[in-house]
Amino acid sequence: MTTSKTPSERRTHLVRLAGDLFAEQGFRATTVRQIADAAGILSGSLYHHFDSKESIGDEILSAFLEDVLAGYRAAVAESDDPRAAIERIVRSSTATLDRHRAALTMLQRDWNYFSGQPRFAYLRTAMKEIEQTWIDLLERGRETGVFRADLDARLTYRLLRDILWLPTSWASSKSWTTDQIVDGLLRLLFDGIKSA
Amino acid sequence: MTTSKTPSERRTHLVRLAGDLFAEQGFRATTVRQIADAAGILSGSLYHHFDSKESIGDEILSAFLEDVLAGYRAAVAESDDPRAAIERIVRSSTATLDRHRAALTMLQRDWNYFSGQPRFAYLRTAMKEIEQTWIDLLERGRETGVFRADLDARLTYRLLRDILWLPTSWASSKSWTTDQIVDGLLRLLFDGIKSA
DNA sequence: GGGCGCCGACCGAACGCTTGCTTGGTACAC
DNA sequence: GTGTACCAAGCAAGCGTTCGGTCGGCGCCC
Repeated sequence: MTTSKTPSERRTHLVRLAGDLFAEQGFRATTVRQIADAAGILSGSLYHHFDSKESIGDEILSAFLEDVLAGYRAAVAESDDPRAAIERIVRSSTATLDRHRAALTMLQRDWNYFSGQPRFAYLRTAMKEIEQTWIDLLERGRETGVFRADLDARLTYRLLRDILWLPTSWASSKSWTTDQIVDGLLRLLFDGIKSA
Repeated sequence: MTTSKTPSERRTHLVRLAGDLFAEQGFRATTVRQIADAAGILSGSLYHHFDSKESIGDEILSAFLEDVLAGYRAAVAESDDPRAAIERIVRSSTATLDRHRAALTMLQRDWNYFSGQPRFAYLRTAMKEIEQTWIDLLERGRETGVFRADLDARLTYRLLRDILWLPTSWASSKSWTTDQIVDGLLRLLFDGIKSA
């Protein structure tokens, strides 16, 4: 019953509590007092562990992007053809997004807020790498005849990336398992993309 | 150069100015002072035209939902088969969403805020009608063999509705015309849905 | 092994600022 | 001289953040 009393692991616990709130309400819509309430302390006491609310967001966002970029790089490196790479990306992304629900909600709802600040410049950098990966794969697949010749890589990328990020925000609605969603997604995806 | 001085049409102008800001930033993230600045007046003067910030949001949201529901009803009533109805819905929706960018951003970013208030109960009602329309069409299409037999109507609806609402939030990025987007969308859609 | 000093974790109370909204007044129109 | 459209000023509430102080527990010294 007694909770762990690890020294600076309590900080991690606070980040997770904050993340739960961010995932439900977004970053700006969540107040430090709500976070403190969830932890059972006063809002001012949060600043013993973090120097600002933004630092909490920073920790969540950067961890997420490292994770997702690692997945993308592995998918590209360890796949032979574009179609296999895309399937790998979709499957790894779905798992990653599930572990970082808070980060995704923050990117969707508070992108304007974060992307403007120099501190979060790495957001734009990471998004550019993601975009470039998709476009490379789609164009490579088009050139080798795996995908339709009239495919607009940039338009398709925007659709796919956002589509991939949609189901995560459906909360834990329990209606479908992650596997169900990703299978339905892949089905909707490839049967519309491949040439034959 | 002199602007129109119509009596209570100035109110409509204010709603549009507010809508532009809501479309960019969302409802909660937009302040009444920003709206007033855009109109060239002081924030307090807004309350000569509206009794609250929420009233402005109400006007925008209810107008949008009336418009979109009318489109759905017409599409269903004037189409013979489910596939034609869906195509009509997609095309009419795209046009409607383009006219109501602000409402869509508000629903996406501030859904939690609005859906909790009794005043905006009509939001849930309208969403339910939209959902039922989609599910009826998808299941009817599945029964008549137009769509795959293993189609999960509810899951497909959630995907499609959100996908349909995505491109509107891509701001006026000018990269693609509305027609380009809707064609790409329909292509991605039917080639993944139809049985053959 | 009993007292000492320190330190992390937290409280209580406030700070400065922004939020949506109110109030009292004024200038101009018809 | 009544009404519309606005200004100037300000309110209470809420925001993120700061700061002095408290308290229990650990190491250390004699």
